[in-house]
Amino acid sequence: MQSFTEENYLKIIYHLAEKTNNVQTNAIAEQMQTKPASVTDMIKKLADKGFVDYIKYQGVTLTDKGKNAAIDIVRKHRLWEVFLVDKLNFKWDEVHDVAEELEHIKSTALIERLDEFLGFPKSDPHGDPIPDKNGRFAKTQFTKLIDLKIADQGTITGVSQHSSAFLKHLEKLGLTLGKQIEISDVTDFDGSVEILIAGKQINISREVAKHILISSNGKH
Amino acid sequence: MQSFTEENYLKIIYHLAEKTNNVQTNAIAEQMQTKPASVTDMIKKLADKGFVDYIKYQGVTLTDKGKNAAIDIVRKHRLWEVFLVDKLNFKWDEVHDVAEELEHIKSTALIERLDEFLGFPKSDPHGDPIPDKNGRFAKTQFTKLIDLKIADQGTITGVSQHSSAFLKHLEKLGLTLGKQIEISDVTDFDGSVEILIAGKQINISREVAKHILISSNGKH
DNA sequence: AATAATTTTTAGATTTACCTAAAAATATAA
DNA sequence: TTATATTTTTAGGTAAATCTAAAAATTATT
Repeated sequence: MQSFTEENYLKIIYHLAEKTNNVQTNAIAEQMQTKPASVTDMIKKLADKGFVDYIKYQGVTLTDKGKNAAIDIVRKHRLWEVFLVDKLNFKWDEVHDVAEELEHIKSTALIERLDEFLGFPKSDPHGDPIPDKNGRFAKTQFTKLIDLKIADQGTITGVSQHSSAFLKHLEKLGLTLGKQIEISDVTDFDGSVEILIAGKQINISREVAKHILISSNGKH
Repeated sequence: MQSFTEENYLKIIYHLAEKTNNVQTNAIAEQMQTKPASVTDMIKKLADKGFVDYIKYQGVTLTDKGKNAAIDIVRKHRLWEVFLVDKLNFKWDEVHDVAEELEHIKSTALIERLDEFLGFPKSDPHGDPIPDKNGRFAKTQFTKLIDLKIADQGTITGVSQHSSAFLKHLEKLGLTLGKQIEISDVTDFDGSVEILIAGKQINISREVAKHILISSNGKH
């Protein structure tokens, strides 16, 4: 059984590994809000326990054991987020920090019953897939809104940024999960995007458009 | 903000203080499953932080600050137990360990919304009162079943032992919260008690009878 | 390829919560 | 009231996760 801290390292390595297979010490340090020297220490420990493969100066990769452990934490995190939003009426921008604590509660029975209580949800309030109890989940391959062309249509199905500020902003613009959108224009000047949503025309910055995920349903 | 461990100490001191005002080092050590020397260390720390009053060799008492912190943890523990039983279909003998972890999640919003979601319950699955968000709760002064006399009647409203073994035993005997009972006999030989419950006659040991709490509704 | 910049690791400390063993204080019994 | 037993504290140490500062390895630049 891993400690609270070990679990956080595993989770962060897992997420970083979604981008680059070999995860660097500095990247982990930044995410963990700690110093590279501390990361090196922990990496050695995780390697000793068989959670990661580690070659000095070459970064780490998760072993199968490490990946499973990480997916288990991600599963818990996302299920708790669904609970907070669906049952306790939290907003999607309020759940992250609390779920960050809840994900470390160790009880298989608890998480399986919670899953059932929530109706075996497939995704969390931010559109991220929830692994089932065997760690399996659909690899969601969504398009970033920024990559769409004029006249493309689609449904908002996720976000790639979970900060409260970003999510509140989307909320205010009405850009929530499930909404239909269509690209009406792309501004040459700053790359901002004009979109049509619920009959209204709105303008969103490149930065925002980068972090909205769309499941495309073809062209107009 | 207190650490996980500090919270456990406060909770245990609080419970021990229900019996004797001055809580002894050894008693805390036993409950915390640790050594008296470690307790002395922690007591000093809690005293420094203003959670307890401490005189060397004289044990500790909680300050108001300490008491409030402890009640807050008890509130969380009991609300989570209600959640586990009412919403996730846990049995009353399965909830203690998980609630022991959940009680340390730090979020006032979470606990207030959970309270509301559960319908502001007044007591937990073992009959223990749940403090409200201001720390207030009814002082339940129940009679132990063992103290009842022949022909006394009452309702099972609590237990003073939360071990899984004990609770499972009660379950099997049908001795659950809300059940009406009447004392039909007390055995001279071993002090065991004959009771009438749901039309049936059953015999329970002194040890069991000591830990069942009854709200008495007068004599027959 | 040599130099500079960056990244990573090592070495040695710190903090928290725990430990053992021994000393000191308090409570109990002869 | 002295001796014995119990309780509590002190002293000194350990393991986990962190830190700073300096050294080593890798990567990028001229």
